[in-house]
This record gives sequence, C-alpha cells and structure tokens, in this order.
Amino acid sequence: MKLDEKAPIAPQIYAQLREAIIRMRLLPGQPLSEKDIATMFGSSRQPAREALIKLAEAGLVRILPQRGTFVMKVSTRAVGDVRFVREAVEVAVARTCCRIAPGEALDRLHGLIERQKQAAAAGDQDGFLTLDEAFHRGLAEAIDCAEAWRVVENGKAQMDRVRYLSLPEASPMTLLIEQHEDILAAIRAKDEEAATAAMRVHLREILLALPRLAAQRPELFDDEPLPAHAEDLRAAQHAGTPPRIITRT
Amino acid sequence: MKLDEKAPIAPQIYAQLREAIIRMRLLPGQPLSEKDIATMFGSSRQPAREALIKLAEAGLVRILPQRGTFVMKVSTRAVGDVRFVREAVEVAVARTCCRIAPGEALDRLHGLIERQKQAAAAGDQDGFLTLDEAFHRGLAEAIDCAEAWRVVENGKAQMDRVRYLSLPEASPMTLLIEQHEDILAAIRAKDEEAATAAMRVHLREILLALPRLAAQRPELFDDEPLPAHAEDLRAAQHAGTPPRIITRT
DNA sequence: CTCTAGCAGCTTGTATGGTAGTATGAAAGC
DNA sequence: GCTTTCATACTACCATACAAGCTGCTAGAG
Repeated sequence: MKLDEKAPIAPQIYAQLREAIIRMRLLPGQPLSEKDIATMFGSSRQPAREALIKLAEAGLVRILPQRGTFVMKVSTRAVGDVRFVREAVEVAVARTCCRIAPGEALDRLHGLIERQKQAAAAGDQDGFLTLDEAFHRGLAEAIDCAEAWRVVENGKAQMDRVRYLSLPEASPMTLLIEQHEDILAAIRAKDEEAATAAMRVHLREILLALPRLAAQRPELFDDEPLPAHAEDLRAAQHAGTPPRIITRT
Repeated sequence: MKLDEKAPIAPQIYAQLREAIIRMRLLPGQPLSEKDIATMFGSSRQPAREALIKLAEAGLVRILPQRGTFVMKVSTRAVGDVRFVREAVEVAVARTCCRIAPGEALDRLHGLIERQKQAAAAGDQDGFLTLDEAFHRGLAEAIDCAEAWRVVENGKAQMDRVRYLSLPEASPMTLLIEQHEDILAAIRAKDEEAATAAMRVHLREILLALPRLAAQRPELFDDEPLPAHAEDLRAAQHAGTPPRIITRT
C-alpha cells in the first residue's frame, strides 16, 4: 500500500481502505487494528485511527471500544435504508433538473452516456462504473447542489458493495445505459413525472439482485431482513414486471 | 465546560461545541485551536482534534492546515443546499408513512404535537425545539428508516443556526404546530399528495426568513447567494402567498 | 474432570513530544 | 517613507508513549 507523502495521510488511507472494502478485497469480519493499518501504510497509528473513524461513520467498519475494529458484513437493511434516501434525493435532483438545469450541463451528461456506451462495448466494467458515478454526480452539479452529491456519495459505498458482488451477471451495462438515457430524455423534455419514474426504476434495480445475493453468499451478509419500506417496493416491482430481461433485449 | 469522564471524550466535546456554534455562543470567525479546546475541556489535544474534524465534516468549522481552525460563517448557499436535501428526504418519508406507518407510531406523533402545544402555551421555546426535532425523527422511525433521520440530523445544524437567529420573531410556534398537524392529518388520511404538499410548505418556511436575516446581520453570513434551486422556490413562494401571517392568524 | 481466578496479550482511548508550514511584526536596506 | 527580509510565535499534522479495558488461555483448587 503506497501513498503520497506530500498530501494529508488520513484521507488517503480512508480512500484506499474504502475502495478495498467495496471491492471485497477486505472481507466482512476481518479485523482491522489501528496498528496493522499503520504498519501496512508505513505511518503512525494516528492517521490510521482517523481513517477508521470515518469508515465507521460510513457504515463500513464497526469499532468496538477496547476490543477491535472489524469490516462489517453487508447489511441488507442498511442497503435498503441508504437506497431509500438516495432515491429521495436523486428523484428530487432529477425533478429540479427539469426546471433549472442549463443546456450545457445536459450536453455534458449526454457525452458521459456516449462514453459509457464505448466502455460497455469494450467490456470495460471498471471504467463503466466510474462513468456511472460521474453521471449521477453530473445531475447534482447540473442544479448546483453539491450537498446532494455529498449525501448520495456517502451512502453509495453500501450499494456499491452489492454491485461489485453482482458484477458480471445482473444488471447488464446496456440496461443501465438505457435507463440513463431515459432519465436524460425526460429531463430534456422537462417532464418531471417521467424523470421521476425513470430515476425510480433505475435506483430500484438493486432490490432485485439484493435478496438473491444475500441467499447466495450468506457469509457476507448479516441476517437482518429488508426494511419494510424496501420490501414494499420489491414486492410491487416483482409483480409488475415479470420478465425484465426479455422486455428490454 | 464540563464533561463525563467515564464516557468517550471526543464525542462529548463535539456535541458541546456543536451546540455552542448552533446557539451562536461561538461566533463565526472565532479561532478554535486544538490547544485552546483541550485546555478548555481539561483534556488532551487528541480528542479535541477528533471533535474538530467532525465539526468540519458537518460544515460548522473550517480547518486550514498549519494555519488554524475557525467557526464558519452561516452560508446562505449551504443552508439552501441542505434544505433541498432535507425536503427530498422528508417528503419521501412522509409519502412512505402514508403507505406503511403503523398506527402506534402515528399516535406517538400525535402525542408529540400535544406536548408542543403545551410548550408553546408556556412560552418554552427551548422545549419546543426539542419536541420539533422529536417529531421529525418520529416520522423517520415510523417507517423504520434510521438512515433517513441520520442524514436529516446531519444537515440540520446548518438550518438550526438560522433558526436560532430568527427565534422570537419569525415562524411563530403556533404556525409550525399547525403545519405539523397538517402533515400528520395527511398521513392519517393516507393522502400522499397532501402529505407531500404539507411537508414542502413546512420545510420552505426558512426560505422566507433567510434572505432577510442575511441582510440584517451581514457579519454572520458569507456573501454567497442562494443556490438557483432555492431561489426558484423562494420566488414562487413570495408570489403565491403575499401575506403569510395574516392568512394563518 | 470441572470450574474459577488470575495473568498475558491484544485492542482502542488518551496524553505528550516533535516537525513543517504559515502569519505577524520588527529590523534592515533602498 | 516604503519595501524587503528574517526571526518569532503560532498552527495543524504526525509520531510516540502511556493508560484502561476486554479476551482467552492457563494454572490451580474443589
């Protein structure tokens, strides 16, 4: 693990550990003592400790005083909660985009979708995920609301962990790109209802994969159920669109 | 400044400083060095530092490396951004309450409103603000979404600072209580549109007081304007309801 | 053999020392 | 008098040392 000595150390450790947890290089349950991390990064305990505190606030690790710090299991419940908040914020962002987003910002979003198509064609999953994140950040920037992206980004770690588990199989890139296009088209048409619907569809995709993954890899998930507000949506989703893949391909 | 020696120190320092900043006991621009805070609380610099980092993440102080840490001015822009996110989340919470909130939770909310009336009658502004916070937390608890409250609470500090500045005059307690009653009534009627509208009205109150306060106490505010998404709402609000006070009293 | 008490070996939490960088102000040169 | 330079005092940041607490093993008593 290497890091830039000129820049502040704690944020760098935080970023790298966060990445490692999201990508499942650090598995749930693994202990992460301050001392280990310090030696791992060649720093003192102090920056390592500050990074762990931030990870705990993001819900990625659990600090048990005088006992240890451990990578948390993926919590079905936490993912559901974060997803709820994210849908609320991003729907509001999309609606507001319909009202006040300047044309240049929308053009930039269009450009991002084009690059997503290239990444999908090249099979570049990593690049695609980066562009996907850029698209959602771009929506918040289009209405000049930095806080909206900050909140979404904070919770995204929980959802991204699920996403990396389900990478090759579920939610093919082409489908997600179509959903991005639907969102942008609705915004361009200044149709707030359509933008709301398109964003909701996009952000509820994860509810389809989540229960299946939890059953498939129980050692990575805690055993809490979906919160009621998410279970409500999942049931409706399941009833409403029987063959999702077939309808889009 | 006193604190419990048995409990972890850093969170206590954070809570007390946060309170002091919100209540304008610590004014914008005031330097808060690690050493000063440490001696002030009789602790070492370490917990003080961790508290300051958390305050910086909440947007209440600004840490300038190797220069100092200072209480931030109230940012009209930050308040607008936080308000946007809060409206998005709490509207979604209220809508979902219409669908799945259990009756007992709604009864608890009714009880909170009753206690708010008592506090208003007694002129207990401090108690009222505590109950107001409990009401909004209660909505999130009614749909069992802890994350929703966490996000709202995080941003609330920014808005509460404005609220404390405008305490006696603007937004009389009776008006806010009526708005709470409107929200709860809409939820009881399972009317999602009415609940949405009531919550939006409630959370847009601050947009009326904010520009006036910024002009009145310029030394406490930075000079950034309202973000576009908020200015859009403020203008509509101003045009739609000319004499707010008169219509309600 | 079972159970309990105590002792290492961990952990996080706290305190303190040292370092690099910045602002301030005084003194020297133009 | 004005500008530039340098010394000083301050800061946050990092490293290290100490203290308090929990876990788990081990040894000894019943």
